Amino acid sequence: MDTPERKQIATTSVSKFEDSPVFNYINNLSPIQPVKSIHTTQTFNSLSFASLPSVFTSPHVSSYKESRFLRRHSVADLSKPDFASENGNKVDTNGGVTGSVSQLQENSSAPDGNSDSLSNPTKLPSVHPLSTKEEPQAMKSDSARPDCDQKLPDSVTESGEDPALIEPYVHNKSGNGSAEAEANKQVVSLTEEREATGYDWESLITEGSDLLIFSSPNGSEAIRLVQKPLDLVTGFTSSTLSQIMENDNTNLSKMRIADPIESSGGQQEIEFLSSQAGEARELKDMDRAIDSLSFPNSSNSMSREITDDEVARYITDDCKPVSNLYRGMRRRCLDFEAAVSRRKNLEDGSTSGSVSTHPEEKMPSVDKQLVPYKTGGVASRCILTGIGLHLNALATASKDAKTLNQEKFSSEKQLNLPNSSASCHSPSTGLDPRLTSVVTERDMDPSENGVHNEEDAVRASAYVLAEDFNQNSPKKKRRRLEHAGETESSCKRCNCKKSKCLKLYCECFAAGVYCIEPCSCQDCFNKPIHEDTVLATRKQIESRNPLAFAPKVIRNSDSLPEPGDESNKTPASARHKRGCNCKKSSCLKKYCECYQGGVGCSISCRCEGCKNAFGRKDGSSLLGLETEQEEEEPETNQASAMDDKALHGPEIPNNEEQNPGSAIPSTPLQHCRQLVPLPFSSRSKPLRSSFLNVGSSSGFYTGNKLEKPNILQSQPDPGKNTLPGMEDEMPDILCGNCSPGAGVKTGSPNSKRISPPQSDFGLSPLPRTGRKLILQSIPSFPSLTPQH
DNA sequence: GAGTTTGAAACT
DNA sequence: CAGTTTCAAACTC
Repeated sequence: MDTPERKQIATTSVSKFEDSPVFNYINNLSPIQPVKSIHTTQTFNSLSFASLPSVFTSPHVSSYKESRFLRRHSVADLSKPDFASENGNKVDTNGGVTGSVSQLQENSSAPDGNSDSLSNPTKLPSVHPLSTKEEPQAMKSDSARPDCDQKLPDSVTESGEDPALIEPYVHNKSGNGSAEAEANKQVVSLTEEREATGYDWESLITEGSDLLIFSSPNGSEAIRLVQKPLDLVTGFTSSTLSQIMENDNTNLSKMRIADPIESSGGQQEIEFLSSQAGEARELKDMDRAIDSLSFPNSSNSMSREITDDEVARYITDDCKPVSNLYRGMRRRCLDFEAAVSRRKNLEDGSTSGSVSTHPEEKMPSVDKQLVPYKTGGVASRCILTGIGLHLNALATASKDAKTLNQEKFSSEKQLNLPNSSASCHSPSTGLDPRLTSVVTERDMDPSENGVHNEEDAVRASAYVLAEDFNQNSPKKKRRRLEHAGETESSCKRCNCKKSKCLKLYCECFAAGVYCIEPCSCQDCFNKPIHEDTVLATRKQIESRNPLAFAPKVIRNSDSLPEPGDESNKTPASARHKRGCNCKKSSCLKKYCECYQGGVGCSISCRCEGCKNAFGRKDGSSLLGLETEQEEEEPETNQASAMDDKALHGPEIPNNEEQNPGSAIPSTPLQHCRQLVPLPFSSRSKPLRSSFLNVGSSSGFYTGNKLEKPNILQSQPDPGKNTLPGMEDEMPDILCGNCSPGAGVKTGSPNSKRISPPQSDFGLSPLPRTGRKLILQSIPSFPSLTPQH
């Protein structure tokens, strides 16, 4: 019935919800709608405001503003009544879903073949007592999710891991494989165009918001929202956020999807969307998982107004299996950051008297400087915090539409598959939304004192969950990581045996992330459970070497020229922070950190017989300004003897440049690094808050200053010196935003040179900003791109 | 998968 | 600061 109309509407008025078509659409949906639209709008506003107070009460507010999606989204919502109606609908659905949480859990437990996931959770308790204690149920729910995803045919799930496989699968799946494939292509092209054009997130968001309206199938549900408590509001935001994110990624897809749910082809379309919005979905899932963990009971409060159909819809839309690995990665990264930031705050106590008691309160300061990881809830954390490389990757994603798209596709495809299959039946998905909302509130509301503990618990649980998910198929995970080498977030896995993962020997630790299941480490202390130990050790190491956790490779992204920026003067260069000391590898193997990081050797390097394909320390580095040139013929300029090597070099570098992440075949780190673009403009100001947030991921590292004169001579200690307080509290993070950039910028790049250019261009060109220095996190993990 | 090589990190 | 040892990744077989 509605389908045809809906479609028309969607297609015609996709861009603007304000258009009458939207209203028509709503009206079509349900007779109640007219009332709804009104109510909803108002309600929404009222609700939003109501919720806001809590949020804003805390200093977080600022952070929120900075925060990306959520904040913006919320704003958009407020401004747009139609939007609200839809949101309301979603919220309701969420609530309905939550209502059926128990069922979902059971379903999840169902043996669709994910018995492993279930078993893992059980295992977790022993491993992570905290998480288990706090919210065993929640964990179950989380675990259930994966199951839900897994419900899809085994082949599908597996394919999900491998993007390449996934795509085909998706196509096959959809009745109109070719049609969808085309649609995907279009979407991709669009996204790329956007990035190329310098699409702003905001614009994307707005578009997304528009789309959102269409996407929501049931206008009737909106009314329910009004009735629902404030909690829902928060949920709404989260849900909306997720939607927005999705929308951003897939405007076109949404157009199609607009009606999909009920239309016969709805599922296929849905899948398509999900694939595109994979990233957003993952975030959502994370949030949900967290919510479920932290507030399993919250669902009870929800009134079950949503019908089964609604739930089913919700599931189809939202329940997108996220690659477990991906999830885990983010979480661990985020968690780690959060912990660090938290810890720093506590330690620094000076900022706020009772840090430990009210961690969140302190957060604001941190958030402001860093990224508001907490503000946005888990999902937001992931993105904003960006702490880990992974996060950076996300940020990068925004910048690099291509990478993002790829990641999204891969990730989403995985997710979608499950959904597409009837498997989504499991209500488990339903739970998430609401939970998410709850979480959001929690995060948003700083007033809550107990938050810290809860957060910790959540973190632990999340960590556990991530591990659990990962455990499902370690092999698969590895595969993903490998394949995905692209996804930086894919985080690293270590194999430490004696360091307990508390030394820089440990890649995970060095990267600022907790070890996760895929790690083969022994006696590992780099886990949320041992947060204190980790932080203490970290601090100790930092005291020894402030730059210890700073990105080893510092990049200056040429790709984005800022008008008027000094960047023009400064050569784009990326180089290893400390330089390498290779003697036998000729800087042609991954033993060489410079090579591993995809950067050329610089003056700071003490290597012997340098043949670094990315740039030799001899002279190639000088060429650095023009990375491209160097890349093309780094060695040509230099000694002829090197030519042979150079030949090899060029090839590699080129690859990297083109696909930074891929450039270095085996190392995922590059991806991460690439992804990690920090927003430091020459002036050290982040182009956009969003970027900053993202950049924060590197935050850990970013905080550090560039020691090496070669690269950044400029300003010695910009970060720490300038902002001691900041440093203390959030040296890493803060520095990330401020110091690094400043340092880099300030440091007259010109003065020092940098060697070879890196492939940064291709890697992460920030669309808008001119040149940006990007700190590459060492970690090779796959990042956003993901990969997974 | 086991063993070797390598160079960073840690230690003295 | 230099030299040595330890460590884990990278690499090879």
